[in-house]
Amino acid sequence: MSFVNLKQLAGELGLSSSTVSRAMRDSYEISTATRERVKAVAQLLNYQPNPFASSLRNNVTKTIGVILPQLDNHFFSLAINGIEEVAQQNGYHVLIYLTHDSGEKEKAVSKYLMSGRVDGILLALATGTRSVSHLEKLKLTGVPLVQFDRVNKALQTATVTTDDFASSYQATEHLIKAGCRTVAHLLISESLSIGSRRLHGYQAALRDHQIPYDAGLVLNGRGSNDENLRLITRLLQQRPDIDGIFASVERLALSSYQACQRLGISIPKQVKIIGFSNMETASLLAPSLTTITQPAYAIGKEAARILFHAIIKHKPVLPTQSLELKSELIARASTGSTPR
Amino acid sequence: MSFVNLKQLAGELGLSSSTVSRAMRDSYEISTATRERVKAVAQLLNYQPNPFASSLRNNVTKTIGVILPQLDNHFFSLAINGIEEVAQQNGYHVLIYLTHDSGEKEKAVSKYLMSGRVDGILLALATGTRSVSHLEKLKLTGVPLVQFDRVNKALQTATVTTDDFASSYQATEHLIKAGCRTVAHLLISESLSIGSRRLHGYQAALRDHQIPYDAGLVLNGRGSNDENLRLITRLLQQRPDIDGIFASVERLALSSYQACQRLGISIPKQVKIIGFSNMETASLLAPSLTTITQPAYAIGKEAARILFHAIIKHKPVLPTQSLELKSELIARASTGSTPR
DNA sequence: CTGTTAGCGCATTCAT
DNA sequence: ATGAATGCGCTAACAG
Repeated sequence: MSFVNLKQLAGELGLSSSTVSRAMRDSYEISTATRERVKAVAQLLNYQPNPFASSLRNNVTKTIGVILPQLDNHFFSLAINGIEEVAQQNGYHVLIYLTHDSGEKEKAVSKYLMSGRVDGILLALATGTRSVSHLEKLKLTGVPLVQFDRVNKALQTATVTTDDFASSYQATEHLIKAGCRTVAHLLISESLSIGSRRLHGYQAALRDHQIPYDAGLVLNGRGSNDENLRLITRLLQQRPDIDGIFASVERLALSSYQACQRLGISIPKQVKIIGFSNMETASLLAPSLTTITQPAYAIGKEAARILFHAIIKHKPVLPTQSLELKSELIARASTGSTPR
Repeated sequence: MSFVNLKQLAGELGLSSSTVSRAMRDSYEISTATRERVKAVAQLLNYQPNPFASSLRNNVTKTIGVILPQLDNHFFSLAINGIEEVAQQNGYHVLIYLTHDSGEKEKAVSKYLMSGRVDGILLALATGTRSVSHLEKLKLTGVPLVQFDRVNKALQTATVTTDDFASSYQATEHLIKAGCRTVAHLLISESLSIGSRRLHGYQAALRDHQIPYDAGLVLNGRGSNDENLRLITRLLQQRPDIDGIFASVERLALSSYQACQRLGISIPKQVKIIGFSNMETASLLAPSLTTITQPAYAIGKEAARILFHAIIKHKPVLPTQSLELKSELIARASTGSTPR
């Protein structure tokens, strides 16, 4: 792995390592002549400063950590795209950690990051997280922390989320205005911010349209895909009066689409489906499936921006910096992408 | 950011830092009593060794780098899932870099990684990459490098790919056996390994079935989605004899699906479409769209495994370790995923 | 403008 | 079984 180091480079140049170091960092106290000579030879020898030595010395890592539940989900993929872009603009590196929605893994990861490995952290909470004490601890170390999408307000950090309540209200209203009277809601874990906020939007829309809330129409889809599919199928069989479904997440929207197909229920004639989704394909399924597309890319970007602001200005991340971005009703491609 | 360091911990314990260091690393020359005492207090004070100091000292980073074109694509998201899992199993951290298919970005990234920042690299080539000299240089530094999916054989590293030729042959044959006589091929950049191999599979199937190859049926879809859609639409208008489409990538399959819908062409009655895709949704579009699903998750895992083997055993990565995994015809969910 | 020196935190000699 | 001393590669304080 023989890399050229500062000392060797200095030897080659007949200069001291400090001079070379300064020249490489464009210090004002180095003559233009030497600076250029140094840079030329550095280029030649392919000198790259050892990042760990710099980090150790400067207490700056030029790295951020991103903790997410998964990536096999279009929302988070797009968010990472945004995050990585902003990071690259700022000359930062991105460490990625997947929790697979396990609270335990999240705990383990926060421990890794308590070692000063990163200058800041972006976090989307795992579904399995009960207590946030590990994150409180992490915050105490002073590392700037920004939550996005799946957040916990108790943590007192900046958060970047979508307008869950408003868009859920809008989605439910959309179904009601389309003539639905019995709208089921496919809920994801209620302890998750997006879960409860979307449920509330649904409930509010019903109330405002004088439709009584029926808890029997709310299904908790926290299981596996197969399990969810079974539950939805059963619900549709037990309640043939259901004429609309509002799914709080992409997977549940697709599962309900599948359930209807299997039961021979015609979409959107007999049952109308609307759900959150961030796939480009979703538009292909329209009008069978109406979607609410979240600005995933923008969420990633904004979260990263808030984080870098804090890192660079050495200021804490305040809850008041939180942002709520608008989602878009009716399927539409989220961001330009090229084929694979 | 005050973290507890070794010295402070040692002070607290009334021991020297070397003893504490040894105790933390389970050295045999430390009494069980002290070791346990040290670990207890370390836990209490939440001591985490500074990773940069260790890296500097040991010349080991416990970090790998992953370079990919994009993430807004289901294939790479799933691959990362596999990579991250294997990395976590090995106690490694994962740095992620997106090239957005730009050769320039790829070059810049390989420069970052020439500083010894990582112990190994996983790479899927950017479409825009012409020369691979920057990667040759990278290899010369001695960092183990494994290519996956989009590879360049000239680089002489291990590669992990799918059976592009075989599955393309199979896909084309599938259409022919279904009665198609005029099969169009939507090609992605021919300079990409996956591009040329898939084209060859298509050509071979035609030849074996005595169907003359018609270059006018091959469309190069390297542009934006909108551009591709326009090109495909035009092709379908100019060649009403087309009764089958084989798309080499997901985006092109979807675009052709859209094009047919717009032109009022019935799928699969008038035109049958088959394409590579790694989305779970793809199954929803069946039977209109038949898909070839790549084992994305497995590819990520295997590539990571080969890399870690090299890292841990301090052995070079050899081209002979290359793997070719099988894809699956007809849509099927790729891996279990939970709702967002 | 350039060189000398010291120290970031850790792990490893080499002593005892 | 434990401690003292050294150096990984870099930068910044302090000379000159």
